Amino acid sequence: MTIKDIAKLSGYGVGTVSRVLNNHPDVSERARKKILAVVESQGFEPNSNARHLKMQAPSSIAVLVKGTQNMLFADILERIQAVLRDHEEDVYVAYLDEDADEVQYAVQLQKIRRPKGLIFLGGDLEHFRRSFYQITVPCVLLTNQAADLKFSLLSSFATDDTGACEAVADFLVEKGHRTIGVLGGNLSAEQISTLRLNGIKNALARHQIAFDSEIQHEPCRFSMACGYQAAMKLLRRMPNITALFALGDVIALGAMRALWDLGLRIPQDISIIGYDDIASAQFCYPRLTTIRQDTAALAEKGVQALLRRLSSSEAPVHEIIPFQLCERESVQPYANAESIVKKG
Amino acid sequence: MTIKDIAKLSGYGVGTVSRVLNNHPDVSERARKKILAVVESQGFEPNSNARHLKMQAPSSIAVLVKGTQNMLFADILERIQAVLRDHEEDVYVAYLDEDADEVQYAVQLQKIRRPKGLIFLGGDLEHFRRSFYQITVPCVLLTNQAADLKFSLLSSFATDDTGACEAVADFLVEKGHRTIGVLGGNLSAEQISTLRLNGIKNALARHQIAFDSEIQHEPCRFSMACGYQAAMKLLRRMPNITALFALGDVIALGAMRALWDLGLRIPQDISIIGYDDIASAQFCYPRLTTIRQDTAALAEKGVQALLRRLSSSEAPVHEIIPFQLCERESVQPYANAESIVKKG
DNA sequence: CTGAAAGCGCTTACAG
DNA sequence: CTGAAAGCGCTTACAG
Repeated sequence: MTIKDIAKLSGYGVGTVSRVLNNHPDVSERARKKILAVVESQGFEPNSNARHLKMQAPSSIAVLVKGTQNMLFADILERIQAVLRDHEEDVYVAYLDEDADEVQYAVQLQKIRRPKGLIFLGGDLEHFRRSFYQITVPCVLLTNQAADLKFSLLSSFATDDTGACEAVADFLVEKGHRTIGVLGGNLSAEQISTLRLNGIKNALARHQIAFDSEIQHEPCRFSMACGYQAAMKLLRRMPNITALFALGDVIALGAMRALWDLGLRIPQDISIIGYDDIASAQFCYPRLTTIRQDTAALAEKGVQALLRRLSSSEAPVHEIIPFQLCERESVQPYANAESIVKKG
Repeated sequence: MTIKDIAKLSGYGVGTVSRVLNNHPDVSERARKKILAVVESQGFEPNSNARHLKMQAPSSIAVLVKGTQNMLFADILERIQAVLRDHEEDVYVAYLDEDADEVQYAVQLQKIRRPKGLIFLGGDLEHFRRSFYQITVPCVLLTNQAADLKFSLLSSFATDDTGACEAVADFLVEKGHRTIGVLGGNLSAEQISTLRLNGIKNALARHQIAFDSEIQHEPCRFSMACGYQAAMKLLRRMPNITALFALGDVIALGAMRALWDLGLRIPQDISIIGYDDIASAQFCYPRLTTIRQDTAALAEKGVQALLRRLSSSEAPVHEIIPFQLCERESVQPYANAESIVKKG
């Protein structure tokens, strides 16, 4: 069943059929009705290969997701798909390893699938710096701030990582914590780790609290298993920690398990705070205090920006999305003898 | 950059270039080398629209995933993608709502994207019964058993749901539990719920233990929030339950939270057992005893079957994948006065 | 408002 | 082993 068949069946030429199919204006109401009826009755769908070949117009929007098990990205992706579906855009999703070079992958993808735009869910700025110049279609990076890179084809939307981490540190200090351990972040998320760590350091410095990242920070990948091991390692090295800050909720979840196994009660013996606010954060025991990233805003603004960029080639936009500190049950005020003395 | 440019640059005709690109045999080594060199130097990738249009050969394999937040499916999908990538197959992934009609969707998808094969991650047999006859390419249904449907284009690989649930019931009975509550399953997963519930009923009947599904079973969707509410509801209705069986780990996780909130200790006051063995099962507190579905086998066998079916049109295959009961910390033996009396 | 025709970039018999 | 040519199913100026 091709457009030719429809033409024959409807008594019109292929040109007219094509015009009807593409909602072009210059068609008589009569022709439109007749042709649509035939199309309907035959259940005809135009061949997208032929269409795209002719139109030279690339078809879909590709989404590159870094990490299959990342619940935060799953949330965002869900929204992205919904919004894109509303706009009748075709979406192509590819999952990459947490450590993969997403930009290299995008360069390949661009040649093979010729998407008209790309959305990166997570990314390493180093990769962008190195290879993004090879990309020729509008892109949006979600979850990382790319303003500094100044690529004319790259917009970005990210949570205020530094601010959020300052808020966490302030919050913990306010609760009386002075010896804080940090879990997570690694080479594959260079920038995120750095921004978040900086936020912590800034706030702590402001409170004149020392923080030696060499010993108080244990990097790890974003998974429960890694969070578990990292927590074990960190606590062995520094048993006097009173509060843990995990740079991702999955890390926090793994760490909480480690704390249980060490016989530490949360939050009586040690407090813990996460980052992301994935679904589990509300159902684990105790409920996890965490930083909520606004996944809906990230997804929607990202898609809108890409769509706008696609129709009118305006300048790239970079936006910081506000975070929210969700106070739940995993943090408790702390006051030991020493700090009481100091206060007095 | 088209094949014509490559032809010009290499001094050969487009036919020869095409043959080289497609690894056809009848090309001189000289031509192959020369052309490949030019292709390489130009970073040329053939236009897939043109290629597919001409070849009339459908391009990709589509995977339809029911439920975005389903961790079990995320695991399986990850393997599917890996295997398909090894076979250099192009994958198209679409996420559907847990309650969506995946077969209707597939019928549309088939017209629009013309995939050469489909993999369903989860599905409702009712939908298949109703609309699968409209599907014209080989398909594999994962996680549900479709042998009874006898569609010549549909293979299926599923865990032995009934057997697994019998095993769970046996296990709980053996531990002394007599009053068991069941959580999960709904209309959108008609068959799975039925099979699993049957397994439970069979085993319980064998042990001569009454089970009134009207009051001992609370259906719910596969999410923590729903598991939480379902557990609350069930326990209000039947406070004397000594063991809960959740038909999905996410449901179990939500239910565990409900138990905590009700002041019930796990497993001292009440035991709980899950289904799937997602990552969280090993990190929650207490660690969740659960049925492990063999996601790797499901994914690999499914893909292999599809690939085989694509190259040689053999008969569909239906296979039951073995399960495994992972005993962890959430179940404890139970013995109340009554049951001790009875035994004596 | 409509039809005939060119052409998008490829693959593949068909000759040679 | 290689080239010239037809044709995959569509869209879009170009005439009318």
